[in-house]
Amino acid sequence: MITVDNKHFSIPQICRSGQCFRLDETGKGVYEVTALDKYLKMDVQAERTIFHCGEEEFEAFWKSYFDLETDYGEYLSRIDPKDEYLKKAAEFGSGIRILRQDVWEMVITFILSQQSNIPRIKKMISALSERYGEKRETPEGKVYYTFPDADSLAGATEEELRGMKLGYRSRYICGTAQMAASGQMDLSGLSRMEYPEAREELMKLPGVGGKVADCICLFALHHLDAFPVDTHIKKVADSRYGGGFPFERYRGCAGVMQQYIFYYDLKGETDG
DNA sequence: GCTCAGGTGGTTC
DNA sequence: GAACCACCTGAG
Repeated sequence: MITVDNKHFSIPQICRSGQCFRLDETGKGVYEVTALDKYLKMDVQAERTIFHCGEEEFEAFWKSYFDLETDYGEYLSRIDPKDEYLKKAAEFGSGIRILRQDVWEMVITFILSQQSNIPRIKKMISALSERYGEKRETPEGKVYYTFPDADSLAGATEEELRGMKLGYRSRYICGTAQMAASGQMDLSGLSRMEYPEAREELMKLPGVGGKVADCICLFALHHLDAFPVDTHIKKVADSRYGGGFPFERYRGCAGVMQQYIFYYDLKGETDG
């Protein structure tokens, strides 16, 4: 077991912030996450979070996955003190971190996310994993499924995916899986590219436009200059920033600010 | 019935 | 370039 301080680290906030769809509260203060073929159970307490894994696995995987080596106080201190809205949003979501997730998972996840909502996205990913992923068991004997790799998804037909209620996104998933499985798209090569080049490359995939490419750049490649503009961000930009959020001011951490705003617009003042 | 949900791709001007 | 519009599905 590993203990992590909750300073600028809130699993419940990360869970609700919509960057990871395989993290769930499965009991009171108990959260479970699967990433690639890995599984982790956590107990969230007031001051700290207990990770149910060994030190080796924590150091080798989860520490980086949750971006625990980064001081988010630095990002918070860069917020314009005159920007009351961003200050409020950042305070509300100050436990959010930008996860370092797998590129392939994020490609599929954010293709599915379009014109959808968090519960439905989770449902689609669970369905895909159960059908095309591998069955595994947790140390406590609970069954979970790994995220399907490109080869497995490339074997699926559009009709199969439509049968799983993916709708028009089925065609995108098939096309993207085939490009990745055939080697026509080299996903591992993306990590060596700068943000603009990676974004452009990702947009060659069917179903990946600018917004989805930015989500992949932010949540997998950890390009903090990526600033995904979706319906929430656009709404806030129009109503609070006269049409455009000053993301140039936040070079190197714009994506962090995007998450604060997104989360505040999604969850603030409603079920917070 | 209608609108909307973390959009994309195609058509048209 | 910018402004439409079709596209699956499920919830309010």
